[in-house]
Amino acid sequence: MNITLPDGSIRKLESGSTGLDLANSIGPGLAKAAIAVEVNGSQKDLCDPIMDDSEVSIITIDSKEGLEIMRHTLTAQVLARAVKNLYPDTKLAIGPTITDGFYYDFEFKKPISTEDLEDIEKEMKKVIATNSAITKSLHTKKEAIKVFKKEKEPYKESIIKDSDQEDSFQLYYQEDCKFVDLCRGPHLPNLKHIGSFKLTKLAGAYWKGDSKNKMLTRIYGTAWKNDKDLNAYLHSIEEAEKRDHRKLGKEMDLFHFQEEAPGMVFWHPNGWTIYRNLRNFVRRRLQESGYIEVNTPQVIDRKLWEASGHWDKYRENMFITEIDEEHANEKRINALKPMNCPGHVQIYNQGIKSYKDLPLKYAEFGLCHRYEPSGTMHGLMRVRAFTQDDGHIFCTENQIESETGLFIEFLSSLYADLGFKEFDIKLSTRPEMRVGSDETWDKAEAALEAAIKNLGYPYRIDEGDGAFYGPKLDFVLTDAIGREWQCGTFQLDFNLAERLDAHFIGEDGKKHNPVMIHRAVLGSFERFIGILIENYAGKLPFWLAPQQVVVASIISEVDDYSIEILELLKKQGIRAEVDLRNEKISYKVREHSSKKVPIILAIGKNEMNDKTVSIRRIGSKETNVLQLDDAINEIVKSNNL
RNA sequence: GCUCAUAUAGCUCAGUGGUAGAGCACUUGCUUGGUAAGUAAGAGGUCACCGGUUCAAGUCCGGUUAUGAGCUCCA
Repeated sequence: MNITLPDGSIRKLESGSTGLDLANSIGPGLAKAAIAVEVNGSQKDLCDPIMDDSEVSIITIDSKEGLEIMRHTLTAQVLARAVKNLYPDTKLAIGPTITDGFYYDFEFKKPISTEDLEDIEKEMKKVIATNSAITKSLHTKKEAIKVFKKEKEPYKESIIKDSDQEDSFQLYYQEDCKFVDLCRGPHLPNLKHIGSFKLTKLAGAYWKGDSKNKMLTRIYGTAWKNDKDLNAYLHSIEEAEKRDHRKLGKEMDLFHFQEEAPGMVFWHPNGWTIYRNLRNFVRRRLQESGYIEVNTPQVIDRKLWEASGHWDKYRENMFITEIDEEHANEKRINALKPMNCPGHVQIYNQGIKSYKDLPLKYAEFGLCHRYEPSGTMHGLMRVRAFTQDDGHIFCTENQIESETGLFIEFLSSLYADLGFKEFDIKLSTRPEMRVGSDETWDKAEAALEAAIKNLGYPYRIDEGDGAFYGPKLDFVLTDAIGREWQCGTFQLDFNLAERLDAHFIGEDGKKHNPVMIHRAVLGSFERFIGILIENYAGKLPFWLAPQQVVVASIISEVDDYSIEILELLKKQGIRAEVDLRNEKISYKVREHSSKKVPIILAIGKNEMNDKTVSIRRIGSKETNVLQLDDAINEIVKSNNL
């Protein structure tokens, strides 16, 4: 048979030759380095026979694929075997690879703790030191079930039972022990190909990702080709953790949380300055693109939530208030708004709307409260009280596509101005439980997809992840350590207008329900500010920085001149402070730099005599001496977005 | 909500059953200096909260609350 290699060259081998034979035929060095092969696009073990003419490439640990195979063997063969050695009555569940590493889910008889990871790591090193060869055998469903019944591995059994294939279950063994694991493969041919690794954390995880199932213990690890790559990775994680908005929020004195109001932000003056600047920016842009700002009540009677459907579907996430009977004429139950939409419909419903009024776009910086489960809160990223840059577009079905396009363009221009050139778009389509006809869903999904495609953005589809009332687009940004957060959203709603009796008079003179589109660009100010802080590592763009300039005196003789500069800056609307403390200039520079103040003006005798300033920008060790007027002009200029 | 962990000075953290500690920050004194920490002294704590074990608990045990990592959830 003819084997075509990636460089286009062709080798003739006997049918039934293996990847290892092929590597050997090319050279002994490659045979030693080979860990698997890719045959016609799918990965195979080195020992798998190749029967027909094929395109084959040999995988080594130097490639992305090779690294992943190594991680896979490390978790499924080494970690699992080590855990079984130390805790023989542990049950094995699953152990896949993930970005930069792997995990394995176990059911332990007795819970283990983080300290035990060290022992497990040591045991793993022992396992690796055996340099065992890895072999495999193929089995039918029946045989495979029998094996794992005997091994008392109920999770493996269940995986086999649920599989839709019948006769090619692969069992992997190591030559020197009776450890066996079920695996789709491929695996390393031998444990000596394992590189450098570290177990990183311990966490709970539900079997099959379903919270109704038992919680298993998940061990996470990271693995690399060698120590150098491993250390580089660990270092990059450390660096990323320095950007954590919770840490920077403390250092920069932006906000805090406390027990009496979990998940709700106490904004300090510095943090609130960022918030206000961001809000002014968004407000201006909303106005420019045809939105009308409104404001709706915080606390609303349950009757409206019953009408909107929230009381039924969402009550456990709502803060419910009761009025002390002594102080109320009647006992009414209210809820803090978890969303602004019902309020906006109330405004829409005042007066009769014509098709000529559509699309009608309301915007609100609406403060919403949601009772999020305790384990889900995360700094500013997931909170119980947050302000959305919310908006609702009331339009006709025919206007959906053009409104989608307008929105994506609006969002990407805002994101770009805020420093995010890259973001992910997720299209979520119809779920099983839904309202509206299939025809409407077809049209709606197609309109969303067409709008993204027209603008040429990449996107991914999340099948069945839409809301019951309509499909949606989500716009996702990534935090310092790679966690994804949904920020912008664009959700079609065929339900609410009808429920809350919103309509317009069409060209035909008859009443119609408008389509409602729930949309937000930042999502929540809280989350977005968290992302901003992490994206810039605290060094926010000049216009957003809470303190923009510090005038730092070098000797007390120049105090008056320093104050004069401060006043000039303030007059220009610059957020400036003066630092006249009895400290050395190095000390002042260090302190204000660590607080991420963008510009430090150092003022000494020379500056005073020459009417100049010495300007130092954050992130640069350079200083420039400028004429005072020029410096002020330059600073004012950089304050414009 | 679930699993595991954590909670000590404003911050970062040490303290394995016997009188509560360090560095930084803070206050005061000396020092007026040229771009990331000048110097000395002082002040600062109901060791998250509730209960238990013990002659004795920051320390051991149980519970609560909050926080962290991950899982589930986020209409």
